[in-house]
Amino acid sequence: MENNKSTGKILREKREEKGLLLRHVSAELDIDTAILSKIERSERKATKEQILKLAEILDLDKDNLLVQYLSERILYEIKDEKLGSKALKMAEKKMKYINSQKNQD
Amino acid sequence: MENNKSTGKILREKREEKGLLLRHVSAELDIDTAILSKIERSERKATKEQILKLAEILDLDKDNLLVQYLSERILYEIKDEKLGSKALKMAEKKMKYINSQKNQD
DNA sequence: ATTATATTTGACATTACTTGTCAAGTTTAA
DNA sequence: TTAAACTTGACAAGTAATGTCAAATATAAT
Repeated sequence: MENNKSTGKILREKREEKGLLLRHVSAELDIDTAILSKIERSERKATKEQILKLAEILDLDKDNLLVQYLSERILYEIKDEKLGSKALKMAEKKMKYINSQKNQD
Repeated sequence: MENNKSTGKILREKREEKGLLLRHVSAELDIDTAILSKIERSERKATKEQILKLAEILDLDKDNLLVQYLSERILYEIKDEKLGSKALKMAEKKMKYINSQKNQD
């Protein structure tokens, strides 16, 4: 299932598909290869800016990659919480409420 | 709707209901009144430890308060993102997948 | 096997964010 | 009008995120 592939895996697969080296991509991102290596193996999180730039470099859909990335950050926030799932559901409810307020006259 | 009351509001209402002063509660938390004041007005986030202690001090249900608190942290993570809602949904899917893997034989 | 190149690892530096204190300001209510 | 409660904002301390570097390991070509 596409949903359950990590951001890192997506990045690595696409980079290799394009025949690019860590060196090439990390130079464009202006970081050490070590960090990119870690990002691709999910040992480190990328920044939002890096994700957007990576989408450009690797011809990945920006919105898709960003959603993927943000969802991982959300999960990171609750990874050790037994109530994580409930918290997620409540966050959605609150989000809906906030959005409904926004579109008020 | 109970869902859409902030953690801060819940804390303040319950504290006032009990006739406690910022001074009393912040002393038990071992922080300055200034911080508690800010937490109650959602100007600062509490720590998880503070939330658990506040639940005790104010006789609030720990799990409820924690879910409330965690959901706010999640929303904070995506507050400026136009794709926040999509990210939340994907996080839920991933969460379900993770949980289904856990209960595997 | 040997060498060259790519990637990974871990110790450590730097930076940015969080959490806190403090003192002065404002509000509330006797 | 003064005393207590609360709020505000500047700043300090602590913690976590992000980065570099050099050495170790893996990969692949000769």
